[in-house]
Amino acid sequence: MMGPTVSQALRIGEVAKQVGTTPRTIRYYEELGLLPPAEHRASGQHRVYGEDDVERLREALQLKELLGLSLDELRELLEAEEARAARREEFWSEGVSPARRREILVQGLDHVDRQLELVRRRRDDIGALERELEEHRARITQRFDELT
Amino acid sequence: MMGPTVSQALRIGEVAKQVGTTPRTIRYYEELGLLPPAEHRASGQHRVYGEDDVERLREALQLKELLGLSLDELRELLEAEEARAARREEFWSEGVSPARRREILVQGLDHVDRQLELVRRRRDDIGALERELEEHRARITQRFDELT
DNA sequence: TTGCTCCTCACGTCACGTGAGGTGGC
DNA sequence: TTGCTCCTCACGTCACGTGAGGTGGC
Repeated sequence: MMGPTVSQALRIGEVAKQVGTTPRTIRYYEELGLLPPAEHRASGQHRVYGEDDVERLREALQLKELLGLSLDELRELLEAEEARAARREEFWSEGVSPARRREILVQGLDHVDRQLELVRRRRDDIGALERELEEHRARITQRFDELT
Repeated sequence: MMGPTVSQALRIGEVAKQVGTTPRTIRYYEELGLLPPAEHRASGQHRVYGEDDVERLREALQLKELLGLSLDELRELLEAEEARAARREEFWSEGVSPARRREILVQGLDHVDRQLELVRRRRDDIGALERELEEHRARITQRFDELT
């Protein structure tokens, strides 16, 4: 008998493959306190993860990769994500005043806006580089036409 | 008396500041053979650079930063740049047949197209991340409206 | 002459990679 | 039982950072 679809139990190698990294990196992040230690586990036992862990790790690694963050910067970002998760939970729990709900949403907006600013700055830098290369390409094709 | 504006002589600290890095990094790249050793210099003497060195280094560091290249990958890219510079020189020298000129241009196109592909892949990755964040933002503002 | 930047070792650090030797679950 | 992946040290590596002690040019 299977219960309702519960978060699939995954081992570290499978998690690493799914998010595009190595077991060593995941253990290292846990050691630094970047990731919560995989629960229910005595030393020497296998680490067990769920689909939600995979999603969180995937997002974190993508931000690190694309924004070129250090692990210290990544830590800040992950802590902000933690706070966000806590706010989400409070938002959906019962007996929360509309005023508090609004406050939570505003904080969520602040958070996503900060991330958007970082991402857009990168996008602009990449865009500038792309335009440079395109101009360079245009000069070459123009010279080609002049030659004909 | 000053001659015609000749490439300004710069020391390593000034170069580092202009390209946004440190003297240590420049020395390290030279040690690895990534950069040609600053010329006319006995051991213990100050390194001297020109504006063209600054430009080449700036481009290289930008590519490394924005594409997340390792120094080995950066080396390949710099070698391709070297080859490009050699082709440019041949292109503009006298007594080169139009057929050879065409060939040179085609190789230049290949080179810039390869770089463009790398840059566009990054741009797409960043773009996907940006859209994700924008959708997230939209969900928050929508919830805000529902609350009112 | 006094600062300032430069020089060359050389050890430290960050973010993992890579075995070495051993244990655990389909 | 046999593979496979997992575990924990622990040393290695890549890309520099950071003094230590000394020399060189406005």
